[in-house]
Amino acid sequence: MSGYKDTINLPKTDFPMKAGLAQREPEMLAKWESEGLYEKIQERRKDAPLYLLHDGPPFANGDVHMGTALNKILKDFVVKSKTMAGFRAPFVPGWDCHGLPIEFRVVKSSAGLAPAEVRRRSEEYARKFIDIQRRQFKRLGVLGDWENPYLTLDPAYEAGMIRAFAKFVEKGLVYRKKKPVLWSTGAHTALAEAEVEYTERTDPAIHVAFAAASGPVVDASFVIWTTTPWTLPANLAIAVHPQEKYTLRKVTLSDGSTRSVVIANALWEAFLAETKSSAAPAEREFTGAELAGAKARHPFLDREVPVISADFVTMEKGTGQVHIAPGHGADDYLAGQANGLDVLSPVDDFGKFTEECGVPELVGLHVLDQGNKEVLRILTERGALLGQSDYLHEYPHCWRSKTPILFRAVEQFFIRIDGLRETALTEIDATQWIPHWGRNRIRGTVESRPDWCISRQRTWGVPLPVFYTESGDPILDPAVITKVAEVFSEKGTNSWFELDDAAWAALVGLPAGTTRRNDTLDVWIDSGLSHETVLRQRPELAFPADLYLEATDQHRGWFQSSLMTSVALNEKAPYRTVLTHGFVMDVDTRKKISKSAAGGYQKPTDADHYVNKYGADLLRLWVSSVNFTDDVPFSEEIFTRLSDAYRRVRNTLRILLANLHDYDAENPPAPESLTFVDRWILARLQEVVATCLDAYEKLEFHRVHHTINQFCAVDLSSLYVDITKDRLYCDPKNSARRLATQFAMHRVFDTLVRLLAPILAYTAEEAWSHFQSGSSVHAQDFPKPDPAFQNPDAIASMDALLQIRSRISQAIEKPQKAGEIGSALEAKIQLGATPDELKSLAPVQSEAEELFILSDLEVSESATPTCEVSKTPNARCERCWRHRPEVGQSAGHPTLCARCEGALS
RNA sequence: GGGCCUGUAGCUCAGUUGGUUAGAGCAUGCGCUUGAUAAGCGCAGGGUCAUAGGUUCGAGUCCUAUCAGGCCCA
Repeated sequence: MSGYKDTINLPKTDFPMKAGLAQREPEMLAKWESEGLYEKIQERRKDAPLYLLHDGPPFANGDVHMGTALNKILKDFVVKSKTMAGFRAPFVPGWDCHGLPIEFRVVKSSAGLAPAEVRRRSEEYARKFIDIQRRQFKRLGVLGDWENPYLTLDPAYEAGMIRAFAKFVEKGLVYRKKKPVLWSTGAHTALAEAEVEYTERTDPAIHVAFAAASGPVVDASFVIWTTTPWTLPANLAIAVHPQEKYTLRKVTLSDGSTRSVVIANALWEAFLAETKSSAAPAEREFTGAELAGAKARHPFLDREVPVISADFVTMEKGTGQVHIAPGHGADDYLAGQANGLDVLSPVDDFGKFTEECGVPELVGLHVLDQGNKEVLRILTERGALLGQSDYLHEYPHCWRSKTPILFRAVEQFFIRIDGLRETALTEIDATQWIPHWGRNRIRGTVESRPDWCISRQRTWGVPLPVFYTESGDPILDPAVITKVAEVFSEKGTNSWFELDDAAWAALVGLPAGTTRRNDTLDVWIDSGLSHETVLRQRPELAFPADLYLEATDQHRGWFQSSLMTSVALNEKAPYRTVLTHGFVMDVDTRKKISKSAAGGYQKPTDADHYVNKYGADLLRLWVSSVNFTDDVPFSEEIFTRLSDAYRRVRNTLRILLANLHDYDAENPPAPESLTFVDRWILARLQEVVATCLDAYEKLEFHRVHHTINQFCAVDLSSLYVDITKDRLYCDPKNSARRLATQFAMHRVFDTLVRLLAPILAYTAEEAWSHFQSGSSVHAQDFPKPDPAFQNPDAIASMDALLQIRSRISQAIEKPQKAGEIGSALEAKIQLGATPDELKSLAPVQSEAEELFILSDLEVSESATPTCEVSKTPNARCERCWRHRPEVGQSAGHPTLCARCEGALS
């Protein structure tokens, strides 16, 4: 059209509008790796004060899913922002390698393996997923010492655990005791909940009378209901609910006999129906609390058992009186502990009664088979069986041998918590919890937690380093345990399974005849000791850590196991601050996104899926956008929205960069040449810097996100960049106004990219490479608020001016919609400004037209705010498109305004 | 059932010690621009602040209950 287009200074940049993150990010990642960015940064900060985030080890199983991604990205925000804030912030990632899920997978794929082979394959499996997860974490842009992570299967780590265990023993914290576990009689092993499958099974459901021996009930029987008759030899109590009511009535049983029994009021009807009996009116009523303390006679053993109260007794089934066998049930066990009962478990590894059951006829019978039948026979013989029926229910079975599970007490090792609790609580109070209610939450768990059961009858774990004398007593000797640690650090823990008892006895200097068992340590001991085995061992790290950062479920998990072991070893918490985040929730279903198909969750949950679709920076943007202390919302719509937000930020960076293509940062303009909008945007920038630095410091990343988003969308894109287009494009190339604006944009870009770097790790780096090639933005420092540019007056004035601008925009709508004018540049604006508004306009008098992006503005004083719009009579300057009165007056350039004509020379 | 939390426009978030018509960005609709163009600008609509009570002159903001959701226990 015109020849003047070539005379304006249009923006120019190679920074592409389209991100293409899925392609570009891996290229940048490769560059970071080949240049050794992490090592470079650590070297550069080697004398800086330390800020230590200690990585909680994820389980080395499966792909990185959105929840794991959330956690690691948050950690990377911390590490990158602390680094840029001037700290040395090393990040040593870790993996939790032992444990059931892996062993489960290995054993499932081929049964009947020897322990050493299970362990070899488990390690292989763990290492495979460490590699997979490492690649996926790196792809998320997480920077760290990925080539030297800590692994709980590392012999040095394992040896460190054993040494710590020796200290626990030395301090008298370890003891052995019987406790019920899920026992597979088919596989002769304890199982974990995850190895149990529930299938239907029919059992005899029976009502059993226990004759009252002492207490408020006289000449009558308590009645219990159970579907496991075989547990009756182990019965040590009857539990009632303290608040429920019970009545004593005389009943006539189906065989015509009569007797007096106690049943909970709520269950009388059910009892009569199930035993096909009838009852006389109530003789007496008791509360459960009144019954507690009474004694009853065991139906076939020479034993008096107490009536105890327990809150878990329900009125849904049975009689309101629960048969308690502490060796055969979790509730029973706890009730037994609370009431000082023994743990009786007269059943062997194969599920057969032992002599301990006290009934010679039962010994050697399989409990679920002949055992049940024989118990029923004895009960009938003693007249204690009031009713019997077949009961179909879901019953736990061993996933491997398909046999029904027994609850059976076996010897377990425990850590005494009472020795640690008080210090642990003091240390909880000394720790900063974010959000603050985390303190209450962990206090609650520590206050109420029972002793820590640390032994597992599993193969894939660190061996419990305990030997047994010939007579079967455990040898808890720190010196011996320390010798085990030495062997482990040399030969690895497989040696525990590969060498025989005699060889081990010789190795640690114990007499021949000493034996071992194949117990392993609870995996929470593994990860819970990382402060000892990692923080205290690696030279670049230190104890305690500044920060632990995990999901809220870790209040009972890693935060607590770490606290307890550290209190035991150091009498001190291993962290100064603990930050927790919520879980990833599907916005559409309001449900936790779950990896397991069992939850019925259909959408992809692997982070890789979204990384490939949207780019890692979008995931990072997502993490930064939410208040992670609550549950974190997630949906495709959120990602669509974020893509828009991303494009806005990217395009803002792009236009700044493009407008700086001919700017020489070495020769900045004099400060006096800054115009009002320049001073305003730089003042706003200082506010943004202050807010973002504060937010980073407080680990409130979503405040950074929303602040920058707002700044880009409103202050920059819709205001500053729009307003200054005219001067940048049309003013003479080296005019003071143009240079002043470039100076401001240079400052803004430099600052903005640094502030964004911890969040948009890739995009910030890409933008930076177009700004200052040869360096990484991640090796830079954060900007500091510059007092020279703080300017509350400019910000207040701008706020007032934006009100006027809004009035003008509204006024223009009408003639625009009517087709009377097109662009706002075609309008003539007659603004009636109040005296206050005139004051706001005063400092920008000559800039007002530019500020409002108008061609023709007339301001007059008015009592009320007004705004008249008409079509301007001025002709349009062909170069700058503004309508100016002087267009047409020049002989040389009749289609230009004065400014543009001047710009040409 | 218990402990600890959460519930503000379609989405993500603000709402300071309770105080005027509850804000922002994005999305939506309409218009402008075509010199940030698979971009940019303007205007508009949209919330009985989960629900029900209560305290108060006044509550999104304090209290109680209910509902929904989460984590950890049982």
